[in-house]
This record gives sequence, structure tokens and C-alpha cells, in this order.
Amino acid sequence: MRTQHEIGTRERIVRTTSRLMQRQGYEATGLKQISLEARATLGSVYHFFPGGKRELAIEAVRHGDREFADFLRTVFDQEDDPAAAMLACTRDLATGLRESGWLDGCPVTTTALESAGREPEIQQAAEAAYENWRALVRDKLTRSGFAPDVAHDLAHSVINLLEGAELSAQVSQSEAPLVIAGRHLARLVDSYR
Amino acid sequence: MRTQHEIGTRERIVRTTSRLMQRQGYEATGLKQISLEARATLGSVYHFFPGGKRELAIEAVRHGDREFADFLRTVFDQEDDPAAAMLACTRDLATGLRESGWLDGCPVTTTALESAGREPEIQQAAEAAYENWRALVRDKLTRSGFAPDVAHDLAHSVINLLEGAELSAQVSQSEAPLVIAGRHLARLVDSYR
DNA sequence: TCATCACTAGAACGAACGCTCTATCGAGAG
DNA sequence: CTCTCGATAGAGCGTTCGTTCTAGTGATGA
Repeated sequence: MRTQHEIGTRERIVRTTSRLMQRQGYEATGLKQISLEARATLGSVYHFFPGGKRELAIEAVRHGDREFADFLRTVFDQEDDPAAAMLACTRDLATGLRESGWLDGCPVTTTALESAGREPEIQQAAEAAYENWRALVRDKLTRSGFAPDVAHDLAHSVINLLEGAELSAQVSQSEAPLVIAGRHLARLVDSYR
Repeated sequence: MRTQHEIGTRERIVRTTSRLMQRQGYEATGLKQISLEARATLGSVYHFFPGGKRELAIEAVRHGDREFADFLRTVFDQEDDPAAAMLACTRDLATGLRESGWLDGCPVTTTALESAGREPEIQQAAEAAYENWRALVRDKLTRSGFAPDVAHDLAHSVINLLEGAELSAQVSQSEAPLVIAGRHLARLVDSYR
């Protein structure tokens, strides 16, 4: 019998897949590597995920979705002012990225790009993730008194600039893109007050 | 002898590789597929690119670099006002993306993300591309009277938001992220006048 | 005419891929 | 105890991968 607090095999496989695909992408991540690093056998992998690699990728994207959503919620709870929240957001992202040796970027983007137009189910999971994150930003802004349509548009560019800046920071191995993005997002948000 | 205006085998291979990796990424693009679609044999591919797939990817990224740089130059030449240029830029990107069936996103990003931290030479080529594009935006802004440090920072966020919005537009198969990004970039640029 | 050499051509190699298959394990039910 | 069945285990399937290799082509210059 499995006690409740220990991590089950299924969850271990999902987390490992998410981390590996975050770093290497969908195609470069093999099932052998997943089963090895998750300390599970191929039999276990196909037992929990009969849909194979595709199903595994979908679950990994959803895991990354929840992961980044938790990050956003934490930052937004700590910073009351939206502009200050933007700065805190990019600062924490930059720190995390640097501490991982510039390896752990967005847990969804790489897989999403690889599967765009080729794996509709994975693409849909990624789209749901982006929309989920936008909703968190939108709610933060409307709760701070911004008009719904302004908040809607801002949410798009906030998430998109975070994505682009993190990608740029990862490729250039520098915190600068994220730091600059934070300042510009704060300025942009403030310009709608 | 080869006349000057016809496209040589080498150039045909580079263009095909660039287009395929733009759509499918680095790992999912096979040399067999490249040689087939470029109407070249594997022997020709390895004759021109002894470094194999890695060298081919580097050349493909550089090709994408020149391609997007030409696009930026064209837009910047047509629109004198920087804010108007931002709007034209996102509009044209959205149109091109839609017309390709949401397949042709940034020709560098996918390959860059897949190789981040694993293929230093490809990553460096991608970094050079981003820096090249930023320089074009920077020059456009300084020529319009913006202070150097302001232009430097804006160039970062312009390119990064373009990247993020195009990625988002591709995944959601919608022009909205790019259209919104154009408005926000114009507003942000104007706020520094 | 003949040697040269950039280029084309594609068979073949070992390795790795996603996936299937059968066998086994082990805790709870009867 | 035996039966059941979710879970574990890993050998092996056919295929495709990147790469290597040898052979052949055809225009060029001596």
C-alpha cells in the first residue's frame, strides 16, 4: 500500500517528463531516458500512459501549466501593486533561470513550438496553459481597478513579453532581457492608470 | 558551369533546412527529408556541410537571421515614425503567419530553444541573430531622436514581445496577440518621447 | 586526349527510437 | 491458502536516425 504523502510512480513520471521536455524539447526526450530518470520501467510508463509519448507530453504540458500558474499566484499575492508585481515577477524568473544554469526556461514553450501544427492535442494543452496564465494576470489587474478590456489586452502582452524575455535571457545567458522587460511592463501598466 | 542567377545546390539545401526547422524544429527534421525536399542527395548534403546536421542547423539559423533582418529593414524604411513602424511590423507578421496556416513562426526560435544548453554553436548563432535584430531596432530609434540607453532597452523589449506574441499567435492560431502587441509597443515607444 | 576534381548518387552501418509483448510481483479479498 | 489484478520488469520488434563509404558523372585545363 502507498502512503498518501509519498510521490507515486505516475506523478514521478509526469514530473520527470516535464523537466526533461522543458530542457530538451519533445523530440529530443526519449522514453528510455524518462523511465530511467523517473526510476520507472517502460512497462510502468505504458501502463499509466497507454497513449505513449504524445499522452505523456500532454500531461507534462499540463504540469508545467500548473507550475507556472502557482508561481504567478504566489508573486501576485505578495505584491499588491500590479506594477510592482511585474518587477517581482521578472526578477524571480531571472533568478530561477540563472540558478538553473540557464537551462530551465518556460516549461511549456519548447514543446508547444515543436508540436505547433503537427500535434493538435499538445498544442491545445499549451494554448490552455497560456490562457490560464493570462486569466491570472487579467484578474490581478481588474482587482486593482483596471477596466476589463484594458486588463484583457495587458494580460496578453504581459505573458507574451515574459515568454519572449525569458527565451531571450536563456539564449543569451543573461538576466538583462528579463530585468528590462520588468521595467517596461511596469511602465506600460502604470500608463493605463 | 553554373550561371549566377540560378540557385545552387548549397543554397537550396540551406533554405530547405531553414524552412523545415522553422516548422518542425531541429530534432524532428531529418537529413533524409532535407535532401528529398531540396532535391539533393545525402552525398551532396555532406559534401557542402561536412559537419553534418549541426553545421546545417547553424547555417539555417543564420539564414533565418538574414531573412528576418530584411523584413525589419523593409518595414523600418517604409514607416518613418517608430510607433507606426511597430504597428506595421506586427500587422505584417500576423498576416504572414495566418497565410502560412499558422505554420511559419520565427525561423530561429524553435531551433534556438531546442539547442539551448546542449548545442553551444547553434545557440551562439541564435544569440547573434537576436542581437542583430535588436541593433536594427536600436538604430531606428536613435535615428528618430531617442536617447541611446532608452533605445537600447526598448530594442530588447520590442524584439522580445514580437517573439512572444508571434509564438502565442501561432499556438492559439489567432492574430490577436500580435495586434495587441503592436498597440502596446507603439504606446511604450511613444511614452519615451 | 586524358587527368583532375567538384559534385552527385545511394547502399549500408551501428545506434537509438517508440512501442509491443510476455512474465512476474505482491498486497488485499474470499 | 488461493485468486485477482494493478503494477513492475525488460527483452525484443520494426523502423528510422545521422553518418560513412565507394562509385560514378561531367565539365575543365593541360
